[in-house]
Amino acid sequence: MASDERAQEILAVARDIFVARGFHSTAVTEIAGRLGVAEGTVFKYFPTKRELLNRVIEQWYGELFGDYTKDLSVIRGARARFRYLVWRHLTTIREWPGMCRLIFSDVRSQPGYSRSPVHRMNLAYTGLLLDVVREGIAAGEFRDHLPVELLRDVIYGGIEHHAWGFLYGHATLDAERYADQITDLVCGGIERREAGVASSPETDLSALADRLERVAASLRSPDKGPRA
Amino acid sequence: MASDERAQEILAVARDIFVARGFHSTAVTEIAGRLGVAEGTVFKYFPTKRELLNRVIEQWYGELFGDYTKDLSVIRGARARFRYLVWRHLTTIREWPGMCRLIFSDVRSQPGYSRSPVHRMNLAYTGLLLDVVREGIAAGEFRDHLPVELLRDVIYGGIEHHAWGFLYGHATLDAERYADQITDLVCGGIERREAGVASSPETDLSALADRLERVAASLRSPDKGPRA
Amino acid sequence: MASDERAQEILAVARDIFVARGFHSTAVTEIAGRLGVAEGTVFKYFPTKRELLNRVIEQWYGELFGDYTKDLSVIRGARARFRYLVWRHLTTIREWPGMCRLIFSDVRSQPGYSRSPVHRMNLAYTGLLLDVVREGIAAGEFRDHLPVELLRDVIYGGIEHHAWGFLYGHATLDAERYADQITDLVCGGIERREAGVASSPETDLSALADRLERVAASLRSPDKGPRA
Amino acid sequence: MASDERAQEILAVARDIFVARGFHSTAVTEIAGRLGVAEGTVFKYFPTKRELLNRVIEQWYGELFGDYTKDLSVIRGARARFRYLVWRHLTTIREWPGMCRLIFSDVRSQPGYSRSPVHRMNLAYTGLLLDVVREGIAAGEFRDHLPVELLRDVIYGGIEHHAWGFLYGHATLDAERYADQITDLVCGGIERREAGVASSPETDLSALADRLERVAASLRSPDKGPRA
DNA sequence: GATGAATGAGGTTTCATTCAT
DNA sequence: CATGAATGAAACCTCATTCAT
Repeated sequence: MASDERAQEILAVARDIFVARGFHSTAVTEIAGRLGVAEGTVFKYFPTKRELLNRVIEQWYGELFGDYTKDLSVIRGARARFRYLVWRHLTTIREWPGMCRLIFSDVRSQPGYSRSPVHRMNLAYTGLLLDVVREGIAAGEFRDHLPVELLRDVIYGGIEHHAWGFLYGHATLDAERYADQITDLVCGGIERREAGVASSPETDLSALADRLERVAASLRSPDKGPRA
Repeated sequence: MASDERAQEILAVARDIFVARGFHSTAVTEIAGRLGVAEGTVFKYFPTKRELLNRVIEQWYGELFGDYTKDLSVIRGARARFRYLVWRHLTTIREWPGMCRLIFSDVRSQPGYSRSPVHRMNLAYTGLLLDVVREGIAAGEFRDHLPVELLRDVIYGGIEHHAWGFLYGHATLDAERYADQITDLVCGGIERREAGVASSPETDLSALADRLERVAASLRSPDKGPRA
Repeated sequence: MASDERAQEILAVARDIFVARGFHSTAVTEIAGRLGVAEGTVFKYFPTKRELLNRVIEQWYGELFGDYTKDLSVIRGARARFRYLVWRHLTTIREWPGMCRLIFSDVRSQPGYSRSPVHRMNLAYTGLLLDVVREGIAAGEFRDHLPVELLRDVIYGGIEHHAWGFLYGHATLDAERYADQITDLVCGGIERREAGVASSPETDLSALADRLERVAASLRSPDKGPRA
Repeated sequence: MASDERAQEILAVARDIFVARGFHSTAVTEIAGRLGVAEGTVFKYFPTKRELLNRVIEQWYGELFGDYTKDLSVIRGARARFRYLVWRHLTTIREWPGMCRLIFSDVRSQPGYSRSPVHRMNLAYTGLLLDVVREGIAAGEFRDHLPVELLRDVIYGGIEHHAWGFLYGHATLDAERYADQITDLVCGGIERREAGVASSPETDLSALADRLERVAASLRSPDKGPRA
C-alpha cells in the first residue's frame, strides 16, 4: 500500500478513537488493531503517539479553513463577518466536541506547544477574526486603536469558557443565541451609551428616522415588540 | 497527631508539589515521603489522589475570597470594581501560575467537574463579577439587559486565553495594562461611537425617540405605566 | 515479608538467571515469575534492571573478599602470596564463568562504570595484588620503583585475555599451570639473565655465590643433588 | 553500480556509524539512510547486521597489518621490536577508540567468536608479537622455554586493561610512557636481580658479601632455606 | 491511627529482518 | 539489482491503590 494512503488511514482511525476516548485512554494497540496492522507500523509512520495526535489536529484544522474562507468571501460588513466567525466557532464546537476536548485538554498544555505547528494553525484560525476586525476598523465600522490581539483572546476565550459546560458537562450549546449575544456585547460594550450617540446632525436624523419607522411598524402589528 | 492537623499538613505539602510538578508528574509517594509518612496514610485522609487535588484547589479558592471581598468593600463605582476584579484575576494568575495550570489542565476537565465543589467555588469566585455587573446595571452605569453570565465567560475566558502564553510558554503577563485594555474594550465595545456625550439640543432628538418608543410601548401594554 | 529478605531473595534469583542467560537475555518478568512475585515488586527494590545487575555483582564481590583475606593471612613470602592471587583469580573464573562474563561484557562497558561502586570494589579486589607487590618491594623480594598499577593491569588483563577462550569458547582453564607460568614470567622477566653471559672475572663472583648457595642447600638436604 | 563498490560503500559508512555510536545504538536504517539506499539493500550485501560488523572489523584489521609489517621490517633487536609492537598497539587504541570498543564489547563476546575470521585475524595480529618473541629467543636475547602464548595474553590483556579507563572513562593514554614501562616490566621481571647485573665492581662485591652472609647463616640454621 | 509491601495492568517504543514488487 | 512497507515480539518501567499487620 502506498505510504501516503497508509498514513491517511492511520490518521483517520486515530482521529476516530482519540475523539471517542480521549488521548490518554487510547492505546496505540487499539489504533493498529482497528486497521488490522501491527503496532510497529503505526510507529513507522508517526514517531510518537503524541505526534500522531498533533497530526490529527493539524489535519482537522486544515479542513476547517477551507469552509471558513469560502463562507467569509460572501459575507459583507464587518459586524456580519464578525458574527459569522463567532457563530461558526460555536457550531464547530457543537459538531466536534471530541476534537475540541482533545485540543483544550491534551494538545494545548503540552510542553513546547507555543512553538508547534498546531499552535501556528490555531493562530491562523483565530487570525481570521483579527483580519475581520482590522477590516472593520479600516472601514470605519469599528473604533480605532482597538487592542485586536486582546479582542481575539476575549472572543475565543469567552466562547471556550461558555462551551465548557457543554464539552465537559451536560449543558447544551445554543450557537445562534450566543453568537448574537457575544456580538452585541462586544460590539456595543456594556456601558450605558449616554444619550446622543449622535455626533453629526445628519447621522442622528437618519438613525432617528430608522427608529421612528420601527415604532410605527410596531404600532401596526401590536403582537410583536418594536425590535422583532 | 490530631486528625485535622495531619490533613492540613498533607494538603500543604501536596499543594507545593502539585504546583511545582503538575498533577500527573506528582507521585503520592513523594507527598508521603516529604512528610515522613507512609503512603497509606495519605490515602487514609484522602480517598484518591484526584480528591486530594480537588481539596487543595478548594482550600486555595477559600483563601482568595477573603482578600477579594475585603478589597472590593472599599472600591466605589461599577467600572472601578469591574476593573479591580479583572486586574486581580490577572495578578492571581501571575502569582499562582502552578495553581492555575492545575485548575486549567487537570481539574476542570475531569468527569463530573460540573457538579463538584470546586466548580461551585469557581462559580462563587466568578460570581463576584456577576454581582459587580448587576450592581452596575442597577446603578445605571451599565446597560440594561446585559447577558451577565455570558459576560462572565467573556471576561474570565478572555483573561485565561490571554494568559496561556504566560502559563504554558515564555510570555510575560502585564496585569495593569491588560486590566485597563479589557475594561475599556468590554465597557466601551468595539463599535464606533458616533457621537458625543452630547448634551447639545440636536442630540436631544434621540431622547425624543426614546420617549416615543416608551410611549408606543405603553400603548401596546396599557396596564403598565409608560416608564415600565 | 521483611524488606531485606525480599531484596536478598531477588538478588539471589537474579544472580542465578543472569549467570545462566546473560544480562540482555534475562527478562525481569522471569526473575519476578521465579519468585512468584509481581514484576513491579522487583522494581520497587531495584530501580533498574541494570542497577539490579550491579547489586548482584557487588554482593558477589563482597563474598569473594572474605575468602581472599582469610587465605592470604596464612601465606608467607611475596612471591607465594603473588602466586596465590593469580591462582585464585584463575580458579574464580573457572568456578564463576557466568559471573565473569557478566562483568566482562555487561558491567564494565556501561557508561559511568568508572565512577560506580562496582568499579570501586573491583579496584579493592585487584588492590590486594598491589599490596602484595608493595610488601614484596618493601621486603626486598621485588625490585624498587616498579610501576605497580601497570603491573596490576598486566596480571589481571593477562589472566582475562587468557581466560577468554574458556569463557567464550570451548577451551579449558588450567589454573595451577598458568598460575605458575604467569608468576614465573612476571617475576623473572623474559630477558636472558646476563649473569652468566659475563665472562669477565668480576662478574664471576656472582656465579661463585650461586654455586656456594647450591652447596649450602645440598648440605641441608643431603638426599638431593646440589643442582636440585 | 558494481557489486564490490556498493559493498565497499556500505562498509565505509557502517564503520563510521558503528565507531561513532556503537553497535547496539546503530540502526541499519541509519546506515542505509546515509547512503541514500533502501534498508533491504544493506541486507542484500550483508546477511546480518552482526556480519556487517564483523566485516568492518576484518577490513580494519587488514589495514593495520600493512603498516605493522612495513614498520617492523626496519627495526632491529628483539627488545626494540617488542617495544614497537606494544607502543603501536597503544597508539592504535588511542587513535581508534571507537573501533576498539566495538571489538572489546561487541565482537569478542559474540557466540562462535573463537572460530570466526575476526578471531583468526586477531590471532594473526597478536601473532606478530609471538614471532618477535620467538626471534628474540632464537637470537639469545630472550630466555628459552618462555610460554609465548601466555606472554601474548599478558601483553595484550595488560594493555587492554590499562586502556579501559581511556576507552570507557575519561583517562588519557600515554603510549610512550606505558610502552616503556610494559617493556621494562615484562623484559626485566619484577624480582630483584641479585647478580651480575652489576655494573660497578663495588656494588657487586657488597651484594656478594650479602649473599655470603646469608649462605653462612643458612649453614648455621640448617632447617631454613637461605632465603627464608 | 499508621504502616509499607505488594500489586498488576498496561503503555510506549525499538529494529533486525523479510519478501513481494 | 533495488526497494521499503510491514512485521511482531518483548522489554522496561510506573504508580495509584489496597490491606494485613
